[in-house]
Amino acid sequence: MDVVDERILHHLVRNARATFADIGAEVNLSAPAVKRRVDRMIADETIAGFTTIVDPESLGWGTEAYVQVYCKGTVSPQALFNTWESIPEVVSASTVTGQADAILRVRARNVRDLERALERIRGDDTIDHTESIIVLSRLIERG
Amino acid sequence: MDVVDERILHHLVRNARATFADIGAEVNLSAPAVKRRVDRMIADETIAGFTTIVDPESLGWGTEAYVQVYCKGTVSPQALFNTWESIPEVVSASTVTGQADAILRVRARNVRDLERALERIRGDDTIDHTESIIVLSRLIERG
DNA sequence: GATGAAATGCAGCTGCG
DNA sequence: CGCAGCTGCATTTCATC
Repeated sequence: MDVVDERILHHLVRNARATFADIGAEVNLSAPAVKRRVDRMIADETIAGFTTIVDPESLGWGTEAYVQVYCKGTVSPQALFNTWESIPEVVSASTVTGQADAILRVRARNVRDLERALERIRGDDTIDHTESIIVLSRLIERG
Repeated sequence: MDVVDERILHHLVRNARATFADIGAEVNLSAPAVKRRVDRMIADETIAGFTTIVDPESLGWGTEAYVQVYCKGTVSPQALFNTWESIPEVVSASTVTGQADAILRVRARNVRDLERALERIRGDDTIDHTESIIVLSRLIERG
């Protein structure tokens, strides 16, 4: 990982379908050299993958919320993971400091769908209660 | 937007660098047909772009936090956007329902860096105070 | 309107220096 | 790492349904 790798990453983050030749032109390297560095970063798991940014509204997923989860007694992160990984509406989940034990980001088609997802999120009986914060408008969205 | 477009999107989300021929093989379409549909979805802004998933740890960005922002009186989302868009640590920002006015997701190199970012986030004088929730471990992270 | 087939140009990939 | 060559994809054009 040097400064050239970082510049290559920067270009790939802006456009994952950029050609190695184009990236090479911007970092003063040949296409094969860029490919070898990218391959190494994939092997390193510095690059976790290439994905497409889809507008959720266009697919009818217009409702988003942050859900703070409060548990009873001791919490096993693994148990929480097992409960939530199968719920497609759960976009991200993290254990956190503070009063809550975890924060989830949830994306649903509508408020009804969100409600159903919340019921599944509360499925584990170690969960005491949840607190939902619905997103009104996205101001910034990066990476 | 039909079911074929959705299947193409699904493959592009899994791998943004997949070839049109490969995608076509999975949805029973020729490479040009896939390309035309993808081009249309880009024009539609259904596809907002292609990006690379980088492991933040590998680049030394190991600290993450959710920041709830509480404002004084009336809030202008545009003013908040103007204040935060230039802060690279701010990964996402949304106005929300509930007691707080906005929630930000912040990624920093370390706790010192996070503190500096928080000072900049509180830069707008319409902001009353902030409440930070530091992420302990990421359990789930999807698209 | 959408598609598939063919042709061209360009990108990816590998071996060698 | 760059260069050269071969393979294979992207892209355009054209004809068809």
